[in-house]
Amino acid sequence: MIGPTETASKRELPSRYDPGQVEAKWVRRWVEQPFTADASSERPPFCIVIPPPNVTGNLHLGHAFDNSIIDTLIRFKRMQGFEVLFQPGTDHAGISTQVLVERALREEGTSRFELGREAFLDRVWHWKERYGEIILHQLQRLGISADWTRTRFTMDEGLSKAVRKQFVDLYHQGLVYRGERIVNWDPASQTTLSELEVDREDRPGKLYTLAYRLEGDAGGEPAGDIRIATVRPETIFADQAVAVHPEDERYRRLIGQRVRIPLTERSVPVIADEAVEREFGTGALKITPAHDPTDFEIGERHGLARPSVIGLDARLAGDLVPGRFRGLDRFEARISVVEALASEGTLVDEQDYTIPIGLSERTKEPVEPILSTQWWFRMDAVAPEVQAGLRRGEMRLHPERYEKVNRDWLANLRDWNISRQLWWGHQIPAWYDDEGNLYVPPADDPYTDPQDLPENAGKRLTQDPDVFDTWFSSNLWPFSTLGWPDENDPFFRKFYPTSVLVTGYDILFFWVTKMQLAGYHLTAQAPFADIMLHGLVLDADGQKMSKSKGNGVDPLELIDAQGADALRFAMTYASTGGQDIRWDDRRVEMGRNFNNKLWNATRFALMNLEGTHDSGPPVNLADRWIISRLQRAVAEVTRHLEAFDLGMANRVCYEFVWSEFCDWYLEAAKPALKSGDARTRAVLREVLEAVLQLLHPLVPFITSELWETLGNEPQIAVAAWPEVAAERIDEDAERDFRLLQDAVGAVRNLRSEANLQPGQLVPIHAEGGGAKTLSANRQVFESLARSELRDEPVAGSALSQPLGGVELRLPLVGLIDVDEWRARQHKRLAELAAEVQRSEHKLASSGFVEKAPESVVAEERRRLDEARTLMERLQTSLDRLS
RNA sequence: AGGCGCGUAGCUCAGUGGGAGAGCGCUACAUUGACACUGUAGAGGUCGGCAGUUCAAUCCUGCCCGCGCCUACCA
Repeated sequence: MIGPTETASKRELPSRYDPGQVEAKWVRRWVEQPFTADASSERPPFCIVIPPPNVTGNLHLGHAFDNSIIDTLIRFKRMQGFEVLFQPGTDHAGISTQVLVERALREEGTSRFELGREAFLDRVWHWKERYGEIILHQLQRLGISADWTRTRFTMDEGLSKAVRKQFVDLYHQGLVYRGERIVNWDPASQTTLSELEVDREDRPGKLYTLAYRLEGDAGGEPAGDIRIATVRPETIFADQAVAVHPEDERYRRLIGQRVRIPLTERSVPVIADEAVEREFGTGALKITPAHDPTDFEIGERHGLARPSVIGLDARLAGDLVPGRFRGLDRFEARISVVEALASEGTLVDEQDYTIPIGLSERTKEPVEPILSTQWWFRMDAVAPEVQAGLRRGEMRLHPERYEKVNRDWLANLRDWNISRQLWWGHQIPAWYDDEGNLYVPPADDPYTDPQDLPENAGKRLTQDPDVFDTWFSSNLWPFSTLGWPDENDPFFRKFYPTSVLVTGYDILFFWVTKMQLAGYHLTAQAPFADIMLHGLVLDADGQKMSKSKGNGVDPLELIDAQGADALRFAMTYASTGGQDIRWDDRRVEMGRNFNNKLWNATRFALMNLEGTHDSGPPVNLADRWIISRLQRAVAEVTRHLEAFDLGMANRVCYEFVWSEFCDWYLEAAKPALKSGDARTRAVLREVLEAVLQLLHPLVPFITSELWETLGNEPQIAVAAWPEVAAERIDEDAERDFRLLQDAVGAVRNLRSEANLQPGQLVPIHAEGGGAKTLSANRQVFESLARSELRDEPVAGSALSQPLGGVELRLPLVGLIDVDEWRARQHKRLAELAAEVQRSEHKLASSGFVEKAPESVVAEERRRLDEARTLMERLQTSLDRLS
């Protein structure tokens, strides 16, 4: 596609990098010819599965963060020669998606119930097709090099089989079961929620003290009352007991007696249970097993009945509720009941109190604890496998501190409610006959419906209408996407266990741990070797970004304005130690400016790469220096990427490209390039190409474009990662170039102080050991310092500026404000004097000399020496002037 | 209530047991044959506070102060 003539025309680059067209071109190419993984390859595998975005919506900065990091690692490993699979896909996101589609239906004036299950699911599938496409397209604009031919969705046929296999296996192992428990009920979406889907929030409320009258002896004398504290007086109708602590002297004599529930004729026993906190409230607790998890447990211990008085619609219901309250919403009921208690005289106290309340993560509706029969996953039985794996070091967390969080969570597992009263999701493969008997497919034939088994012929079975919690399918993602349960799938064999999992620390519990449990239990392996947890993207005020707050930044707007590379650069720059990112546009600008710098450096190089390229060994100082510095940069960037420290890799690249390559090397190479030095051209090309390679994982678009513009094929994404050649590290060149930099810096400094015109040349004579280095690189020095290097001392009274390895003499008297210069030298003298004093003091203390490492002591001596010498020379130079 | 993280230049943040760094902003100068999304020179910090360990602490330990997050069945 790129012929010689076209290449030539491409060399007319505009002076400002415009990412728009360039990125569009490469997005298209990478979608049309994706980076496909080859399961039969001999190369070592490297695989990362995408944290599947929900099909509910748009790319947000969290996705951009995730995917920038993942794709950087992926591209790095691909260049290193691994067989790489970046596995893409999306998540059906059960409740989130259903809530959105239901909202759309409501706006149309209809509902899922009017549509019916089948038509509703049709609607959701359409939604999925549409938004799933959108989010994939948005990810493509980020430039991620996923294998789009393998895109998966959690409700694909294969992945659904995996879910079914999981359920059937766990069922027959006794690890999933049906049971009646207190669950978190979301009255708005009419489904249960797991603990993790409930947000805790403090709301102002009241703590009421109620008097429960003791029933007298048969004799009939009123026997007083017992006072209980509650925030939910509307639930008293479901009370089954009053509990006190067994050692609470105040109540000990009451244990076993009965008390009457206010507003009713019912009486319940006073029981003793250690779960009661003596210090809280009155120390006596009403027990409502059907409406509170703690009460449920206490009720279980004491064999209490557990009637409900709140229905699925969150209204009071049931025979136990006095008629006048029946049908009231739970919050209205609270008001009415309190009024009634007050007029009855059993409300004895009422205090302001902050109530911790549970809100549905999705609908923001207060969750109602209700008693319900649900499917449960006994994770505690599986957790030890994961814990053992962690102990054996089979999964390493980055940052390490999360390992403890991971372990602690595994040690305190409660059974996971995996059934949801939704329609969108994997319908639970369990059936019931008319008597309510349960049918689950057999372990050796999980995919056949029980109805189709000969032994069930003639029975009428109906499938459980509920679906699984979304996380009961995404927990299989690292292997269900690779073909599991078919363990002979070539991709499963080649790429499982996956290499790294990259995700935000906020879903460690939601997702990462669930994958660990499923991975160890179902595949007997860790699903990934490294777990990289990154921080959250916060807004400029440090608040978490969220749709409801409207404080989100749209990544696509940033990409349109500054380019995906600029955004990716900002993301990897901010990827340090799992810290949160407070959003700051300046980071994207930094990336944009950097890309422009790279663009222009290449533009400059293109002007100098005509003709032949002699690849003999570099001879001039700048060439040797940049080659040497390149080796160090490559080594460091490689090391940081391998340690998942993208922030450091980014900084090393930035520093090398901008400060060393552009600011010093390109400037220093100009004289040689001007004179047509073929070897310098070769070095320029070599270093530039290595720079593009180093940068490619960070900024894939611009590096792909420039690589091609330089006439290279195939694309840089499949080029080899640069190698470090230790023999090309040139200490001499680094030392000499350092001296040259110092000398240039000193001259520039003086020029600036003297307010010289930029074009004005300054005659300079150099003395001391470093003088040879300067004269050997006369052209470079003169061009960088805008000066003329004289072999003989400059005439007249000259300023003398001593440096570390060289002393510069220049006739600036008359041009410079000598007093100011002198003042500056005095300031410098003072600093040096302080340094000398510090060093002397240090070296005089016996502890330091004896205990500090030899190298540190030697370095201190060298410093002292240097400072003293410089002081002397400065003094001489000052004396000479006066 | 426990656990974790953070506190470094005006702002946003890196970083390290052995004389503190970046980007932006600021000051001055500059359009010398890549780049004003630029270049050159510069100003700017008792590294939250107090103690301790150490020859040496911004870094390790303890306490304290501020901010944030995560866990927890005190009704």
